[in-house]
Order: sequence, then structure tokens, then C-alpha cells
Amino acid sequence: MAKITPRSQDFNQWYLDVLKEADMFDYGPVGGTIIAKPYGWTLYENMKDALDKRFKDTGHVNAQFPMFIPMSFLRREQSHVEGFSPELAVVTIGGGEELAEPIVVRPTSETIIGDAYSRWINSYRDLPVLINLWNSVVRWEKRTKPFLRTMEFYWQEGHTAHATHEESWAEVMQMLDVYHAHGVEDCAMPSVKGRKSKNERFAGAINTTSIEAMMGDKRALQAGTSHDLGQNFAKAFNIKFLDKDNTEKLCWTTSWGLSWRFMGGLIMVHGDDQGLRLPPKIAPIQAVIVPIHKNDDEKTKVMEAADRVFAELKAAGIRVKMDDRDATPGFKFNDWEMRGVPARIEIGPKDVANSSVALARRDVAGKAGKSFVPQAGLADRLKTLFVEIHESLHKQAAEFLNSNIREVNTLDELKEAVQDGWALAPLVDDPAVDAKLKEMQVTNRNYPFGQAAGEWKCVITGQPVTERALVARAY
RNA sequence: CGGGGAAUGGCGCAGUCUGGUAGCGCGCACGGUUUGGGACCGUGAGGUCCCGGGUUCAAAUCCCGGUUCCCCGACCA
Repeated sequence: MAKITPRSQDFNQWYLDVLKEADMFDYGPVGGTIIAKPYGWTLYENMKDALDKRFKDTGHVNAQFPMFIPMSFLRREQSHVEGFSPELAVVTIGGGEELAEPIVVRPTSETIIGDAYSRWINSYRDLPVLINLWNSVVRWEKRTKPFLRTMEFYWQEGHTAHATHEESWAEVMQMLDVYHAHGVEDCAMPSVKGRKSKNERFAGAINTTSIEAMMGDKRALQAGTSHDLGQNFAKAFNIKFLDKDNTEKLCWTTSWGLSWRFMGGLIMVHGDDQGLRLPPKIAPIQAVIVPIHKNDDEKTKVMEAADRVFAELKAAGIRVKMDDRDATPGFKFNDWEMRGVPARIEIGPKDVANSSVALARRDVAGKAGKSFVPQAGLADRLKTLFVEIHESLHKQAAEFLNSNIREVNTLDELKEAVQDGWALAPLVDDPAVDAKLKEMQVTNRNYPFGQAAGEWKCVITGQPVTERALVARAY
């Protein structure tokens, strides 16, 4: 009786159904923009808080920069403006008058950051600068999809400046690790860390790294990126410092970003035919209580017990919700399942008599996930269960990811592998090779880190290579 | 910018070919019966049929012009 399209049947429709049934978003009046409704936004906020804590733990601080950037700023870094100009939203009229210089609505903040850093940084004592921004940016996308690709999207962008390349590269890798850990430890979402091909680099970077996650339809999603900007932006914006040796040097800068598409990814990784499945750490509601009664007499007794359980769980710091809506239990069960609430607590007359509750865990489908447990000690039981659910969601996703990657050594093998999974293929890092892949409707996601060294032939050019690239259809 | 659809109550749609009282399902409101896996009965509210023009006694329907949105490509977190 599920209202949502089965995941296996039409993944795209399933995704939209799930978002809609979970009441996560609405479409905005301007095409390509969306409204994040409270349930969706709360989930994003919880993910944001978890990630922000990791930033703080690695010594970063938050700041806020303007959304309006002079067009001339973008022009200062050649490849940057070339990369972004097709997707810019530009303000040409302000206060009813034509502006002398067009203003760009930020597509990303490297340029306005560069301008500020050039004024803020004078001495080696000012370094490193480790700043993060939580904001929204605008890119005029041709085709959009809620959370995965919207014209305005929320994200964080980190911008750091360092005295040496060793230091800035360490920062790039550290933040990629932070993203990976956020995925695994906060969101139960595994991903593959690696270096992007030259062709896929951020406009203006000398090196780009990413984490790639596998969605439920085996397509890849770039879930986070961390860029080594070298000295490109330092040159363009004159970010210099006087070093210990009394010589003026250019800074080495980095930037890294993770957007609310990560949340779209989370949904596509964990969801099932019943809807969302959310990891307890970030779920807006961790447990919901559904009272069951059929007359006023039962209702009084049941609600007394339900209210008491609610108060206990709340006091224990669990994000718990009482669903006392006037609806049948079956409706409520489905409703909360679609919203991905990790645990459901049913309290009816039988439970009142037994001092028990029915406890259903969302990570296990159907009756198998339901058990009857005592009311006493429920908070502790839930906390243990939340850890189990997190591990079980991660395990399921990790096994799915690992079992759908195939090492291939020929073009035919690659073509076959990407029909239903990811391929690890020896590939030369050359834009022409990436273009060939594109003809096959697939892309070079990244060159995963930590590969065993080897000597192979590129599946496209036949040239010798020592690295394998992850090739997949992607979002 | 190419190729294909669509616009009718809050949502999803039928009605358009062949012009003739504005319909259905869901949702919503009220009343009642229900309630351990998406209940049921009754009553009710709610619509400039995307916009502009034309044809006609009469247009959601036919003709002309325009707008917007969606899907598939190119671009991308």
C-alpha cells in the first residue's frame, strides 16, 4: 500500500516521492530554486552542526562574507571566470539605476575572500588563516533536482591561507578526511576519497580532491570537494606575507566545500521502498511515540503511560516526538517510516498492562524490526539501539559500495562494468580521455587514494599508467 | 540552446478530437462509527478552465499570438 514508487522500479521518481512524502521541500517561484521545509531544513541543520563541530575541532572559525561580488573580482583569475561565467547570475540594476559595474551573485567566494585576505595577511605571524563560511550560493543551472542540484544552494565553503605548499596540501587532505569522517561517523555514509582528473578540477585550482558516494541506483555522487589552489588566487589577489627571513612571499591557499546535496545523497544511499531511513545522530526526530487506544477509558490509561515515557526519553536527551494526532495507527506508522524516524514506540492497552512498549527499528524492514520491551530502562535501550542502527546502516551501505566496484583492464570490461556499478580502470589523466568517457555517458570520478601500485595500460589510449580511476555514471 | 510533453479547486487528473449547466480521486472542514500496519459512512467548503485576441447564439473545447512549467540532452556541488 506504499504511496511511493518502489526504489528498484524508478529511482528518480522514488527520490522525488520520498522527499515529498517526508515533507522536506517545496518548489520555489523561480525555476530551479526550492524551499527547504522544516523537516528537510532541520535534517540539514543537524548535519551542518555535526560537520561544524569537526571544523571547530580542527581549528577553524566561522565568518560571513557578502553575497554581492564585483564582476571585476572574478576576472582577476582567468580560469576561474572562464569556469564560472556560463552559470553566473548578474545584477545590472540597483536602486532603479543601471550599475556602472555589474555585480555577481556569489557562485563561490574565492575571489571576495582573496580580496580580503590580501588586506588581512601581512606577516608569517598572521598565518595560517583558517576560515569557514556557512552560506548559500547561486549558479544558473540548466537542469535542477531538489537538493542535488538547485539554482541557489546551501553549503559551507572553507578558505584557508598558508605559508608553504606542504602546509596547504596537508590542509586539503585533512579537510577531505573530515568530510569522509562526517559521512561515515555522522551520516553512516561511506565514500571513496581521491584526486580529480585535470579535466574535473575546480576552476582555478592546481589540484582537486573529492569524496564519491554510491547512490542506491549505483550512480556516483560527488559528496564533497577539497581544492589545492596553489598560488593562483594569491597571485590574482596579491595575498602576500613577509616571512621570517624578511622576504615577501605569496601565500598558498585552499578551499573546500560540502553542500546540501550531501543530504540528497544521504537519502539516496539509505532510503528503501518504505521511504527514508535516517541515521539517528542526525535524524530530526530520533524516536516517535504512537499511542493506541479505542475508547476514552483506554485513552486515559494509554496517554498516562505515553506521557510518562515521553518525559523520560526527553529528559534523557533523546529527540522524541509524541504523535497524538487523530488518525489510525497504521497511518502514523507509515507516515513516520517515510520520514525515516529511526525508532518507533507503540503504546497500547496491552503495553500498559504489561509495563512494556512495542519498539520498531527503522533499519530493519517489517515485523522483523519490531519487538516488545519493558518500559523500564527504555532510554538506555534506545541509546544502544541508535548505535546499532547507525552501524547497521553503514554496514549495508558499505557492502553495497564495495560489492559494486569492479576492477577492469579493457575498454569492453569497462563498458560492461559501468552498466551496473563502478569500474576501477587504468586511465591516463588527459582531458581527451575524459572526453571519450563522456561519449559513453560516464565520467572519471577520481583517482582513489591508497591504491596498490601497479603497471597497466590505459583502457582508452593503451599508454602505460600506474593509477586506476573510478569510472561511473554520475549525478 | 536542441528534442518531446503539459497548463482545469490545495494536490493528481478526466473532459478538448465531435463547441451546449465545471467533473472525478485524494486532501480539507463538520458529524458519526472506528483504531496493534495507509479505515468507513454522511454532509459541506473550495474553480478568472495560463494570458490576450478572434470565430460563434454559445468556447475549457475551434483559430491566431504570447507566457510559464516539466521531462530527455549540452553545463554543473
